Amino acid sequence: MSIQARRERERAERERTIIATARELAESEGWDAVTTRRLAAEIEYSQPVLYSHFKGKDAIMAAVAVEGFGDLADDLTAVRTAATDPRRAVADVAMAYVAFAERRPALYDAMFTLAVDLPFATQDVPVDLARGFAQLAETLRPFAGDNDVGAFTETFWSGLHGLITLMRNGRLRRADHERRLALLVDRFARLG
Amino acid sequence: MSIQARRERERAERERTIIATARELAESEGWDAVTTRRLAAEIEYSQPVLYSHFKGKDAIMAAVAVEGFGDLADDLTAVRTAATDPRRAVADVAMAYVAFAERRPALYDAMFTLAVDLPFATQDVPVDLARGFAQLAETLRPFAGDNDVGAFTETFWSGLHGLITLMRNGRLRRADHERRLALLVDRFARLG
DNA sequence: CAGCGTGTCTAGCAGTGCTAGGATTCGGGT
DNA sequence: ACCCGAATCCTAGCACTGCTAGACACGCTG
Repeated sequence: MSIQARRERERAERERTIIATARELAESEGWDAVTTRRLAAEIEYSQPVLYSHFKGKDAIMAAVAVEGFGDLADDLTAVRTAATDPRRAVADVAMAYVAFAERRPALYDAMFTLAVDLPFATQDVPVDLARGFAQLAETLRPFAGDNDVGAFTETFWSGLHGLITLMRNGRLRRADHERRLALLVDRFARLG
Repeated sequence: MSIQARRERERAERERTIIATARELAESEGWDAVTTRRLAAEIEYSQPVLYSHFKGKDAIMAAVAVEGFGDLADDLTAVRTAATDPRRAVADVAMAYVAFAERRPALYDAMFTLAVDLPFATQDVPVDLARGFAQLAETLRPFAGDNDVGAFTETFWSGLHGLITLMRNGRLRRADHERRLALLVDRFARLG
């Protein structure tokens, strides 16, 4: 029994290594650099080993995205609980969200623009995502008014996501970034 | 002289064929189906011909995106000039924008999520893009208040773009789409 | 100690974007 | 009318991608 347990333990550790290596590679050189050959060489195994852990490259990216959901939720939680004034909380959470996306562009892409299918089909993935979303929702709740808190939060979230993606692709001038962010916060963090 | 003119004319026509074919292929089967081999077969030429017209596949996608900018600007112009009430104009323009993105997902992707570098480096491309943006800006101007109209418009635009991309990738439930859209319009199309 | 499974690697497939080089066709000068 | 030069186009191939079949070797079980 214990020998099989050791094997499963080693296997689980290797899986974590794969995810961590893929993430580091993506964050330092972009997702284009994360090829199955490169990743296999980095973990010092052959390519087919990757496929014994994951269904394919998309599944690896999805696993990395899951890690990202956890990190983002942690960031938002820390910022929200530190803020006192409700309006200031919205601004701080928005800044933290944007900062996360700018600090880890590749990770953010895996979470929200790439890897469409996998992370949302399973059950345990939305857990960390929901945790992050809940932080946003709690921050915005005081300002939702008659609106459904979920829809209100989703709309605000879309604004953040749009600002980030359009700016990253050069569709928005980087100069006015803070002004736009403040403007978005002002539109949602008000009463009535 | 006239013989050379004919050649240039034929060459220009072939270039338009390439762009049109790439667009049709992308809209009907997605950008993954638009390979250089497939595209070359479709226009009944060999692959290298494509590279005598465009620097690479990205340049072809950029050319398709340029067409899209024109179409989108036309749509927005038509809707805006038809509306009378300013607030209703914002709602109509927002709906037209979202409808465009939903009707031509591949085209919208080429315009705003893929093909990063090329379309914004040149000079003539932002013309059609600016035309569409100007329609948005004029629609929102009555509600900008003290804010810079450009930044105000960009922020609203980001909201639309975020709603579209997050929903397309399954991050937002499709059910609440109209509610979120109305909520976004309500946040921006108000005085004070 | 023999034999069976499990796990891993080598080698290869089909496909991608892109390009070098040769063949073919066509226009212009004598 | 001829032939040469040049422009145009295609065949063939490179380096790379994600992914997989089959051979190989190791280690546990009887």
